[in-house]
Amino acid sequence: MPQNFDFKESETRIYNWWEQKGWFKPEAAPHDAEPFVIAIPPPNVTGVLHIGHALFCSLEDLMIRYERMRGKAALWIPGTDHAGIATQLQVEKMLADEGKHRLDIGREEFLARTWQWKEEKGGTIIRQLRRMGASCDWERERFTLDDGLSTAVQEVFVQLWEQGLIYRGPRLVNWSPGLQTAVSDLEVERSEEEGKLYFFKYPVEGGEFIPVATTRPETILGDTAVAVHPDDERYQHLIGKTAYVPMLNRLIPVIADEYVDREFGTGALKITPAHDFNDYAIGQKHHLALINIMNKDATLNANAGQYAGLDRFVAREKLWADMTAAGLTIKADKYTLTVPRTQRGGEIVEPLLSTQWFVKMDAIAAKALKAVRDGDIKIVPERFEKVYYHWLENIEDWCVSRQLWWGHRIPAWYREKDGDPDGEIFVGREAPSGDGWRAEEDVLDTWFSSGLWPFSTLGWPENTPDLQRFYPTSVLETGHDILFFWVARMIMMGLWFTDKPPFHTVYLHGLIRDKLGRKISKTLGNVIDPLDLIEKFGADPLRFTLVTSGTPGNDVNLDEAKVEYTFKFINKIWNITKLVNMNLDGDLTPGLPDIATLDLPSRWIISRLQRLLQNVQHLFDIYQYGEAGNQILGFMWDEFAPWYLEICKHPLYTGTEDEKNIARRVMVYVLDTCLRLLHPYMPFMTEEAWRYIPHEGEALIMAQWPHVDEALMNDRAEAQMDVFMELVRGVRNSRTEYKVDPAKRIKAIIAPGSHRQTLAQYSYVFARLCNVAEVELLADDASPPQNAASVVVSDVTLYLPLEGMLDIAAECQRLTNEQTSLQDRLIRIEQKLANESFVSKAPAAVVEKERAAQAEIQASLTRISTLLASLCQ
RNA sequence: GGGUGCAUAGCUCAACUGGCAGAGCGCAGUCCUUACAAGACUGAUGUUAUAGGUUCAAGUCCUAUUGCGCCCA
Repeated sequence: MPQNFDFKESETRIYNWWEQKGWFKPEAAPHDAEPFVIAIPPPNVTGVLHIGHALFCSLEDLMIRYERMRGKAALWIPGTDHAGIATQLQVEKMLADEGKHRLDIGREEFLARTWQWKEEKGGTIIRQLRRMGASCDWERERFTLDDGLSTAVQEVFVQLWEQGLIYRGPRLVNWSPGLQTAVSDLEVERSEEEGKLYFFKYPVEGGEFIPVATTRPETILGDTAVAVHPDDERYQHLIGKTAYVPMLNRLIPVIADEYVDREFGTGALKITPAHDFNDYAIGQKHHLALINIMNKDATLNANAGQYAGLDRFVAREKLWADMTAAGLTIKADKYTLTVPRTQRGGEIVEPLLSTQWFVKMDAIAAKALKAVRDGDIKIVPERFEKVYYHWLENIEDWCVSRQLWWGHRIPAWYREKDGDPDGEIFVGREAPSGDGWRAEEDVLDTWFSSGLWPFSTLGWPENTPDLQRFYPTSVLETGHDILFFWVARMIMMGLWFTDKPPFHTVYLHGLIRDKLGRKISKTLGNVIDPLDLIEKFGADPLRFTLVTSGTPGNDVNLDEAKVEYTFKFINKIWNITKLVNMNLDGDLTPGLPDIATLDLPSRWIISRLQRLLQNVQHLFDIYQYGEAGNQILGFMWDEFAPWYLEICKHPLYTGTEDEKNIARRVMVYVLDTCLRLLHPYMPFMTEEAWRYIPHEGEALIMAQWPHVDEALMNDRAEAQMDVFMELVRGVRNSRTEYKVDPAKRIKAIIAPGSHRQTLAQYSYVFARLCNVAEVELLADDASPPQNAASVVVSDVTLYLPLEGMLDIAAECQRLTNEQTSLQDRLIRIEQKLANESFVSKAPAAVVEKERAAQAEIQASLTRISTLLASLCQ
């Protein structure tokens, strides 16, 4: 067996083997196996693996491998997303480097270039997912612009249209002047920024002025009213009068509306229905005119009078200067305002009137709300259900059209009618017959196709065998940041078009941050590249660290030191495997030996393993994979390796053939079980290690997930081993304290109390674990050695005759300290037990535990006072 | 403004259905003991943010306060 696990050599080899064997396919399970299906959150097709992908990949592969080992037909559907805006931006940037603009080359050429770019870059992230060990069924890989998925998108759009749930019309939308497209509410991010609040005077008929404040002076040019609160005494006399728009002298009314906040600014509000969402609502209510002053590139149009042609921010400055010259300004204060910016690109979004396609959401959202309320879909962690409800209860219609080229073209056609070029609209699966039809240029929001992902990837709208067998999927695992963008929309679309929830559970993870809890960002320079970590430590440590560093829904602060630590853990397991492997001899009967034949350490480790299995199973049931992983690590590193395996060396090196066999079979059983438990976390190393121990079956990836056997739990064995372990620790402690050379083999004399038999039988433990050469058990009536250091555990006293080295004063101090601390504990326990409500109300097991502890402490205290009496008086 | 999460060792985090607060890193010391120095052993470090409450029992449940974060308006 190699000295170390060579992840560089092994990972590719093992991965290719798994894949060639067809084990990533659900068909590897029996035909009647229950399916377990995850649809991957499709990464951007031209993207590269970042640490967030590594997290979802680790978690989803863990779930898939776990369910596969439980005998399910596990299917992880991989794929990528065309990511309309992001990809188009990349290609536009590429063109810009050539000094071109997409309009120069035209739609067809641009799309050809984009497909070419996709073909070149598209494989990257998929290859990187393989490096993570992702056991996806690659033969079922999908891309949102594939023919089948495009058919699904078209079908959904047409059906929604036929159901009257899609409409087209001029609405105020979030417009991105740089991208030249509408974006949905969700794609707008708001940030608090330093700006100004401009105070100015609105002239009112009769020579009066009304003071107004705004953060966007250029919108004055589109004002169609000034509003005040109806009860505001300052302005009541102006209600109903006419005001003059500064510089344009357009006439607008002064109106009253309770929406106005009297405390904010001057208490008078300018209303620009065509450029502000709140003003739009007020405008609708008061039947105000809509005056659009802006072009699609954010320059002002003819409605802006002398400001036409200026950029919005240039116009702002110029208008303010002109107003100042005209004596219409009051002041400009520093002010923190909320600025809407696009999620992609970050430029300031303008509310702009434009004709777009919308989906009516009410009815669709209602079904999605009901599914979660009724428990048909469970969200982990549960608190996100509230967030989900709140969003769906207040949902707005969804603007689905984008003025992009890269995406699914809206299946609509227009024909001129009565002088209106869009007078006649046709929506259908095929182009309409007849002359004069013009196809819609717009494409659909990328999330429109992502929303169909769980069923479009399985062949919908065709009723394919895959759709029948694998839909609905099982768990949807993704980041909580796309709960609305993606998860809610999949639930809505899934329920609406298949009448089934697309999955029964939503598992949400958090964001990855750096070890100081800061957001990962290029400007901060704290980017963590998963590929660097894989190069350095391998995929397994990264996976294990990502899964065990966080809890569902919460952000993960990733510390490279923990990846390194996990790397060492893997080395530890490798060495454990080496030890087991080199102590094997010939064929080994698989499974556990007859329990009655087992020695105490074996009964103990098997019992401990059952408790681990019980905990891990419970934690898996509640999606607490992190804690489960940590417990497996703790068991192997703190119990199995330093105690059981060390103790085992005795029978292995000196025992009879029977004793050797028992040790071998138990070692193999425990290690085999641990490797199974760890496989979903660290598939490569566990698979490779498993080859070196006796096993049934071809590969660990297809091995069965272990089950707890409660009959193997053994409280008595655990209590007996505890005495040994405490004594060993005590001896080690004394050795360190008295600076006994670690190589020096010493003698121990034990007054064994009630543990005579086990101490006699397993006294070799002391030789192995604390270098005690000889153990002498005292007869009950024998007098104890004088001038010895001592260790008291329960009713056992262990003496270390350290002639010449013993510091009696120190030893007495130590004993006194221990006595004090035990007495303190005893008092607390006695108080508890004296409390009648504790004894009557606490569970019997808890009371029993306290009684047992009381007896132990009392026994120890008796021994300690004897020692103090003989040594220290 | 509404909602929601977090606060535990110097740092980063655990603690499942309430039952003696634990890891890693870092720190101090000893040891190359035939699986492992990528290791072993030993040690130091806590008013679990604050104030109340429920309970036999609270890091855990409830209320309020403070600080930080996120989502929505």
